[in-house]
Amino acid sequence: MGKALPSRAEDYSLWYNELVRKADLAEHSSVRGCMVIKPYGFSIWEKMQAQLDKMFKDTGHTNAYFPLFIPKSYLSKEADHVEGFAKECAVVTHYRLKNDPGGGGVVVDDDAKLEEELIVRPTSETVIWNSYKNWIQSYRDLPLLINQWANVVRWEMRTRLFLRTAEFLWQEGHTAHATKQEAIDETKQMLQVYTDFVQNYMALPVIQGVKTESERFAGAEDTYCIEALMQDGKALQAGTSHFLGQNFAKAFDVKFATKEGGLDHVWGTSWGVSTRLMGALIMAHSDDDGLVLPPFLAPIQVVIVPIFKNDEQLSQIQEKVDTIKTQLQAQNISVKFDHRDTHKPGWKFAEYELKGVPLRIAIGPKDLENGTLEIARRDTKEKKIYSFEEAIDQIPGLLDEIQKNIYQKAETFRAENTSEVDGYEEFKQVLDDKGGFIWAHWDGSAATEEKIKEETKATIRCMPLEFGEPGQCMVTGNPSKGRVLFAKAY
RNA sequence: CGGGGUGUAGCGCAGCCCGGUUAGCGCACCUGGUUUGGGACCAGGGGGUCGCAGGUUCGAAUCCUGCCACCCCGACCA
Repeated sequence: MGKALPSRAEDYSLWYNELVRKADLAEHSSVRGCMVIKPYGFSIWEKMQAQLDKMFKDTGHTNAYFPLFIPKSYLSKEADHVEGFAKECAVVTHYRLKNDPGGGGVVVDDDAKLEEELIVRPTSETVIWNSYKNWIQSYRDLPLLINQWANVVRWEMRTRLFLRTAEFLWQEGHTAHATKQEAIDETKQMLQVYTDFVQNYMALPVIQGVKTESERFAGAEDTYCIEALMQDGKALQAGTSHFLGQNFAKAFDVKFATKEGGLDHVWGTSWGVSTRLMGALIMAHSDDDGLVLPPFLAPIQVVIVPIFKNDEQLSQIQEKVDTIKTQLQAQNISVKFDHRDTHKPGWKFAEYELKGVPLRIAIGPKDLENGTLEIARRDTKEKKIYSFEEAIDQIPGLLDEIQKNIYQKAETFRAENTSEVDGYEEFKQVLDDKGGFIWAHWDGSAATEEKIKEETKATIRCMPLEFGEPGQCMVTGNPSKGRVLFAKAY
């Protein structure tokens, strides 16, 4: 039982950390705040990447790559942008090391000081807009629809595997448009792409909305987001899409000749999701036995565990498994046959549950006699006996069902943990008792938002894209345009 | 950067208060055998600068001083 997890109820964050480590997703590196993404974890990320990349391309975007280093001066061109990121930037000051004359190994060569320091990108708006200046002359060059897959560095004070690391992997889309409306449409389109991805592939329901001014991306006019609810009742921002207005175009002097013969600044957007989605995936579905992966993103969708006493039995099983495997693979299902004799079946059962494999087939001598096999579902833990033919037939449907079921489960959980409150005392009460999402009225002022945050630790996760009924702020009693979404957040 | 805590085998820990031969336990690892339908068992084995530096002492994982690293709680954040 060396691998048993702590339970979620006992200690949620210990459960999360142990799960990440024991399921072989990632581990801490020797550099503070940075993680090593292990092969199993990375293969899940690769599946997410592949799907997102396809969706970006289907909506007309192309990939490019911009440098890791940003000249310090670039960062100061957009005032809000510096303000937002300055406190968490890694800075390169030298370009050479030398042997320590005192014998202490290698030291920084003071003679190799850079004229202008380089910032390790915390996000790439500035380098990218600096290029866009040269790429855009006319309305004929627009829209410019570019995405990049990259790593970025934000020197966070406190980190957690996947949820907040000093270095993380992400994609960042950066687009330029001739009109304001087109840029807004793009911003919303990408929000919808993220929503579709998270809901349909990650099996995680989200709420779409707009950030308040205080939560807005540094340099944006509007920040759209999707918010998901985790099993401990805390919210996680799963993706953001920013309408940048003409802020970066003005900062980097990106103008274009309009159709009408004028000269205007372009309108911009940027949007991103990161390896943080891995954290969301893990926290949203997993249980005390380990990961539960949606079939669409599981590196192994079906694992076959043979039960055998000797080589002869194994080779008989092997023969049967080969045909099953071929037939499943023909339907684009990823199958692993774990015939290692170094681990017992029970050990393997537990191991693949820990790793979240959606379906497990067990097949032994009894089955060969009867022409059957056993299929166990990871999401419900149900086990059922099927004939070989039935099994081949049913497995695609079962995978489908699991995908739907875990979405359904997450949605039910969210429904049970979403409240609507009117009074501030009630608000505090609900927050303490059960947490989760809370819809409440707010007067729209930063001061009230700040007061609520200070007193309760809850923040406005987002304002809905379309407000419901107007009302009165739960704190000040002043008029409210409609309920906004509160929660404690990661 | 403020408050608290921890550094002992790959991982998790005991030993420290009250100094005493060879630093111990569980998991993992290696070898052999028996096992194999829900995390097997027996026997044997390998692996340690006790975070670093200095000090006290006949003797330091243990006491003292300094330093370093990491974790938790705050402030900050995708």
